[in-house]
Amino acid sequence: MRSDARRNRERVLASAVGLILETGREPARDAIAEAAGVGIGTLYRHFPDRQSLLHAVARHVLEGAISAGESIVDSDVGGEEAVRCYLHSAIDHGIGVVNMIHPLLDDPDWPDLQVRAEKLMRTLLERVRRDGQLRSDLAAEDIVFASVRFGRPLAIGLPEARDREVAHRQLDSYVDGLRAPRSTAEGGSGGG
Amino acid sequence: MRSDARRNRERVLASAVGLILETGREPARDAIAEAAGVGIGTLYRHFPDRQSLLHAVARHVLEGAISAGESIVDSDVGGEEAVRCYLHSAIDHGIGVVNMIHPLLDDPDWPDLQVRAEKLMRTLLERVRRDGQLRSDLAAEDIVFASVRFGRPLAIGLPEARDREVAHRQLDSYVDGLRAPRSTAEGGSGGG
Amino acid sequence: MRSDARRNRERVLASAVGLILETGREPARDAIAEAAGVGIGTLYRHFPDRQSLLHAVARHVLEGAISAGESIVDSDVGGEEAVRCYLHSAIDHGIGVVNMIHPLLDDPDWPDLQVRAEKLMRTLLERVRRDGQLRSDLAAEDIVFASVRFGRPLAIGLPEARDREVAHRQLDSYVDGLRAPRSTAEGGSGGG
Amino acid sequence: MRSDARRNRERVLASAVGLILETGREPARDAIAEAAGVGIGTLYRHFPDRQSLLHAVARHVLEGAISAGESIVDSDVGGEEAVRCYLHSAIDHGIGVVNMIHPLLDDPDWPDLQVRAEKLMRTLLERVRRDGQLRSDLAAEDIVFASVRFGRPLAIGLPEARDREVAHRQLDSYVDGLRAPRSTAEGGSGGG
DNA sequence: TATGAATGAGGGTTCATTCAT
DNA sequence: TATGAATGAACCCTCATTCAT
Repeated sequence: MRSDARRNRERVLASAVGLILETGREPARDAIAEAAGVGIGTLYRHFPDRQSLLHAVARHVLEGAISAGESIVDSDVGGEEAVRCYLHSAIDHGIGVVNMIHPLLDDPDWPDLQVRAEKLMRTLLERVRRDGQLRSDLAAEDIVFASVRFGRPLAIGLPEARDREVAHRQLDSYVDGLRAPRSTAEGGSGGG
Repeated sequence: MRSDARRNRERVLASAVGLILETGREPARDAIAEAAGVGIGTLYRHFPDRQSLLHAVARHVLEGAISAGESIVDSDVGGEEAVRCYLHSAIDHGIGVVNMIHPLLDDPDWPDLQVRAEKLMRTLLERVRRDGQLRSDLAAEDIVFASVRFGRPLAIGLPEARDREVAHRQLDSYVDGLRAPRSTAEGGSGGG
Repeated sequence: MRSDARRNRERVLASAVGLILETGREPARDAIAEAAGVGIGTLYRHFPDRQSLLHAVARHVLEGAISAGESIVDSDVGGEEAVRCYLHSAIDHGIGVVNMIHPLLDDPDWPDLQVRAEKLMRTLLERVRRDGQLRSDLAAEDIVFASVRFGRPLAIGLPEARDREVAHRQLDSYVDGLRAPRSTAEGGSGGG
Repeated sequence: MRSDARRNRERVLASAVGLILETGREPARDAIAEAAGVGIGTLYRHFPDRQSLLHAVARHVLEGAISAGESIVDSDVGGEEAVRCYLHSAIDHGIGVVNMIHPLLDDPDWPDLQVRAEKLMRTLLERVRRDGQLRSDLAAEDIVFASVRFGRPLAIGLPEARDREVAHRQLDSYVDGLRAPRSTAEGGSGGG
């Protein structure tokens, strides 16, 4: 029954991510279990308390996003494109859920992912500096915080597809705005 | 006793906005009442059901944001600056709360504010087109959705001041990215 | 509504004691609330968590038993009769419930009752020694542990009235056995 | 594989008795299985429903207690000593568990043990009457109910060894109290 | 046969809302 | 009108029992 258990675990995680992103809220346990097609007891066997489910959900999406990011940097695209692709990919992997999980991951306890994430960010920033397309003062948090900002549903009643479209469009403008500033002759920085 | 009632109403609204932005969630009714220093019964006297409190909260922040926007366009600044200032101002007025209110304001029922909001957006877009600094295809939703996107706390455990700082910084990049595209000689748009 | 609240509190306590003694178990919260004729929410308003209800129940019966004991010693009966009456009275006051409450009163937090209980025991033991009817080495725990031992229903299916009768009968034999030993000429084997 | 099965059955029974006496409660099935070192499925194979496990546990301790009692009467000690020894022995055999099993053994279904128990009680009472040390109106229930009363842990947080010591001490006083009453000249009022 | 995963009924607790004072 | 007690639906979680391996 190991394989069944594995499949159930996967289904619960997928359902949890889906429901969080659909509803913009942390869903009721019963709803997750029902969406996964398992009993509530099964959910609790795999994730014995609130924290462990939320941790697993967060790991799940982070792992997906980081893996995608690693592929992107492996393909040796330019700095701007790498950052842009990573962010689009991360929100498609559901990275916005980490923004909707309370209390937030107090005890992350995932040194492996942290190491991979830090390496990924370092690589992205090196690429950015090498290629000179984006601001040279770009920092890791400009990427990380953007992923959680744009990955989260607006929750103002847009249908999911529309919400996703808006997110990607806004994200593109954001990344456009990270470009190295034009010479002043070309026109003004604006600023806050 | 009318003035007492008015004050209680104001306090409840202010507490609701404050708690929503502090916690990143729709707070419990008791918590709102307690933060306002009134009894739960008083809260329900002023806002007899869920919708009416949420509506009032939304009106409260929208009114502030729109009024501020009207002042901005009155001062006849350039299109880019007007959009940028409006957005910074809107998030400071707490416009992000409309993103955290569930279910979203199904029945807006505020024709006055809609009229003012539409007029404000029209004016901003005209200004943008007149001045030519931002994309000419800029639409009202590029502004409206940005205000709710950036107005909402990230809810990843940042202290409130830090969260606000991040929001303004991200917003600036977003507005930078709304500028009219450079000539291709200067280097590509990227795209998503 | 203070008086209503008070009455509800009393009713919940009485129902809890009654159900514990009837069923020999810690009853479900709904059952207590229903027996008290209040909603489950009311029960939780008065006793916000498991401990606080159990504490209150224990206090309730201890207070009754101690008060009765104080009256008994005030009436200046002989040592043996005082001990015997106290024990019969304590089990009628439901002192057996303290034996059925888990986890037991980890944090008693009732210095007032402890002081009264200790004084009562001291008085009883002085009376016993003064009158010479019971063993001179009688200790407080011989009384205290007896009250909880005999106060608890046997839980072997006896009807409540029968159970109570058995308890009183067994208790009488126990107290008889606490008498000062007969001279060896008269017999008596002692030890187990 | 028969011997394995037998050993598992024994282990489950022993664990059940041990846990009941340690905790003063009917333990969770998983806890019994774990303490026995078997899977929950194995427990249910041997004891397919609640009743059958509880029956088996009860039989287990009753059989031990009755056998011990039979040895005691075989050794032809006096009536008082026989009763006293039987009771001490019964509580050491764990007879108190029958007091903690709910719902109590509605359908005893153990005619063999009943026959042996009745014969044992008859013999004890005959011995008592023959020797004249204990009350001549002593009844079987004075013995049976005492065994379950004193065999049960007090459950007020005493360590197990201490609890057992208290039980034996209280039992001794109880048996002392079953002695034939003194002549009135010597004192003693009896009744409560 | 032994195992442990799956199930879901039921008990525990919270909280939005109503209502008596 | 202000208050906070009362209510019960809904959510959280445990655990007795079943079932697939």
